[in-house]
Amino acid sequence: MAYFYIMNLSFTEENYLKNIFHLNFNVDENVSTNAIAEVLNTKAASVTDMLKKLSEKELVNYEKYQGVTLTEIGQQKAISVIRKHRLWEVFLVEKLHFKWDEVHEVAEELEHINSEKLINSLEEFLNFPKTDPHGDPIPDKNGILKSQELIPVSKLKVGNSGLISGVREHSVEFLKYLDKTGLILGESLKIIEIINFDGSVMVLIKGNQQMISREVAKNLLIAL
Amino acid sequence: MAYFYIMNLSFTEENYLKNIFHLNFNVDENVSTNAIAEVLNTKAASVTDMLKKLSEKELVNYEKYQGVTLTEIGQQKAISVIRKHRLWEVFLVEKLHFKWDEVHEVAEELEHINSEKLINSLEEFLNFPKTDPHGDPIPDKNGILKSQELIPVSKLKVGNSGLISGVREHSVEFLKYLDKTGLILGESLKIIEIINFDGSVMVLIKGNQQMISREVAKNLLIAL
DNA sequence: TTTATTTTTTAGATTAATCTAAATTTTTTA
DNA sequence: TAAAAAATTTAGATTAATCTAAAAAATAAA
Repeated sequence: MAYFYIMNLSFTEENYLKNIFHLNFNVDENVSTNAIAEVLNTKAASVTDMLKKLSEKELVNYEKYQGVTLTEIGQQKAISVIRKHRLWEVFLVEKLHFKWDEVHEVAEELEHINSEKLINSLEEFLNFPKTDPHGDPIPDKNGILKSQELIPVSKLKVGNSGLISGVREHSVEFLKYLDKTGLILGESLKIIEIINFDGSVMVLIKGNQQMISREVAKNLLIAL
Repeated sequence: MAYFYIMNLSFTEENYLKNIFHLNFNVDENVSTNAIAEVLNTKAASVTDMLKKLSEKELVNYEKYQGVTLTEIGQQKAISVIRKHRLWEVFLVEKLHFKWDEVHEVAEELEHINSEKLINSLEEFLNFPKTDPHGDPIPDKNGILKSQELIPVSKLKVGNSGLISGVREHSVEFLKYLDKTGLILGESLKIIEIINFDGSVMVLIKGNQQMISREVAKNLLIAL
């Protein structure tokens, strides 16, 4: 295996790499077979088969029963898929007026279209966006992913304020809830009060006070 | 098989349908196994297998040794793929500044992304274009493909004139040649002289006279 | 530190799409 | 219209991705 960079991966292989990347993000444990099976909605036995194959291609470091990590090349491939996913999301929202909770599925397909020229032109067309519609950073052409430090509302103190800049949870329900209650990316938010009893938080948004649950507070990210 | 419209087709199945449609266009013969094998760059045996499968799904009318035609539903599916292909080509040329000879490959991938909302929004974003960058008509949301009558230069008489509106041959070489010699979609063209010896044609474009071979004349389409 | 539980892997099948080689049918041509 | 040529189909394999059920290893609990 010496033809790393030319190597074209299947849709499925790309999905494995991308999900291993996400599962490994900010965690230094190996990613387990079961964890992968769960996010990919498949069976552990299938995952084992694929891990062997990816290992054969030197895209993951795999040892029986020990889970995996991505190799340098595996990581590059994963980041390239994420770059495409996030750029397409920006396109869908900004140009085609999708809502931020509607983009994921389609972007899951678009992220596997392979054309350097396409993705670089798209990036230019979109004016080199730094983040996708959920506030997640877009890796650049060279695979460099610079993420701003974001803090969940649940870790802030009374009086802190900042801009709503991302989410930790990407489910449609959560995004719709945020939309409905005006907790929109880019808005500024201030902590008014923290209720000890259940950890819910009173915040100030656009001049209105609003209560959010601890669960929401944990999943809403702020740039100070 | 009663769940026609919901039925999701594989990438491969869609490609078969699309190519059968093209092979059958303006021809009333059944499409032969070999013809399909040739355009799809595969073997006749593989085509036979797939035709059986498509026939099973009632997407083609197939009888052993007699070739195929598309059923109503098969045709709808094919047209939907063509619609997507052509809309993406417009996007690539108009928004991402691809040249008309660079779009085909990428559009071959994009055409299989399945989302009604995506394609209809794209169409609106592009302002409901009538044709793709090669002058081929774009089917509407309901699969209606209204094609203007286009005539190859080789069928015109001296003195006729019209607008360059399409091509019969889509190869990169041919498109590059047209580009280089100024035979661009939308330009008006007039027949000055037809050389009996080899069928080449002297045409007037943008005030300049230019000679084109019979081969080129056969593949360049004019709207009168 | 055994035993029980959970996780992971192996073994053996299945499905979609493909292939080669051989057999069959159709078409052409002499 | 019979023989030759071309086109098409069948038979039997292969590859990628998946699955179930059983076996093996790792981890947790008694």
